[in-house]
Amino acid sequence: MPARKSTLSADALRDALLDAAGRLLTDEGPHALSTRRLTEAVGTSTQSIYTLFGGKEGLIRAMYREGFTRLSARMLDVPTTDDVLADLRGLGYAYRAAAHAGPHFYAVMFGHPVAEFTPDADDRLYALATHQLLADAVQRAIDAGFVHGDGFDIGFHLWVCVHGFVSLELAGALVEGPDMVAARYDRLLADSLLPYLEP
Amino acid sequence: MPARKSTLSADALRDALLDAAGRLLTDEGPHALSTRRLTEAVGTSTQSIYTLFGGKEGLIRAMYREGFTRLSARMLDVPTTDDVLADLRGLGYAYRAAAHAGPHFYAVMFGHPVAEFTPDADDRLYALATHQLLADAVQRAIDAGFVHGDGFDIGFHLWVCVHGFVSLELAGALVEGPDMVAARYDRLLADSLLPYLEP
DNA sequence: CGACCTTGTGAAACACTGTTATAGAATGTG
DNA sequence: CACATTCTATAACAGTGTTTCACAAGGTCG
Repeated sequence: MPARKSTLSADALRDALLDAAGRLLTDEGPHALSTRRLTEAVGTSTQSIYTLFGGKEGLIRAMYREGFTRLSARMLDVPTTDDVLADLRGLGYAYRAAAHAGPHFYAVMFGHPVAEFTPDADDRLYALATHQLLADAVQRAIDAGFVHGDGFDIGFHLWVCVHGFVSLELAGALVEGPDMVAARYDRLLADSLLPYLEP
Repeated sequence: MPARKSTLSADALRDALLDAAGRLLTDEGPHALSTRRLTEAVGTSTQSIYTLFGGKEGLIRAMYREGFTRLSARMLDVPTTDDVLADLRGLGYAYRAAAHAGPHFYAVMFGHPVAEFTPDADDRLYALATHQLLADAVQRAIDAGFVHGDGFDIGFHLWVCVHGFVSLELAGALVEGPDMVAARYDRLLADSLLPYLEP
């Protein structure tokens, strides 16, 4: 129906923008995600962001979901073994690794670095699917008899611990050296499970 | 030595700017803290921010420290009693209450809502003084024989838990109702101490 | 096939942002 | 009183997100 002036199709342009946005976000952070810089990077005009994403809000929303998609992918990469407790720790390491791989994505997911975008109910639901991966792993640990309690509740507690640590780390609040910080994370993963272990 | 054109002294103008900035930050959030809005609110020009704070970075830095000052004040308000474990929980409640009272301050302290400002080493040291209040309370619990372990390590673990919870809550990641969320916080404060209680 | 009409496009303008250069005004000092 | 210092306000600059608007491209229909 409509008109296509450029050589790129609408979908291709959308993908190119998303790709460039992800790169800008990873390399330079949220402040670099300006409509002009982004559109100049792919050779179009600022208007594209409004026709394709409905504005900057929609663009950041796409980054938000991309961040959770990447986190989920890393968590799904953690193998499911017979050692259910090691599997839980593995998810913890995957979480921190994802945050380290894309701290600016993490900021979009859990911070509020771009004033234009605030997650809505749908966005939070999308994010909750990631949490479900953790809750499932906890449930497996419960079923195996190593952990007792409610799967969601315990998963929530683990999530709070893991997120608290990573969040403080990325904020620069942890002043110790990298090895010491990593050791603290090991201990956190162990200690946060202690209240729920079977005796 | 210098020249004072207005009726306000430099210190009074500085205080007025800080006061208005705190109000703008509390009421509308970091995006409302623009040089023009702020200076118009106190009836001066944008230049004042550069002569008095060295730029927007210095202004946000002042907000960062004000945030930790307020948090410290709330934690110092928690009475020290014979029930050392209740004292610890009291600090946890004070932490969450401070975040609720000024969520935008909390964002400046632990997030990165204003691109111009990133805490430097001095700022983090300033923030660490607040953490010391928690470490001290943990040490009292250890001395009283209710908790075993290193005061700093345990205080760190508690801080991670408390911050993780409040951070997720303010980000809107906790979808349950207020009462349920409050109950979860109660349980978090109890569970996060369990690994360190004397048998 | 040609006319139309819907729709994405790009340039320019608008209102805002932080910052800086400049000229002037006010006050402490010689 | 004259000078020199220092803050102040105005205006301009470069950047931001967004909106307006004329235009071009292609599908649809007479």
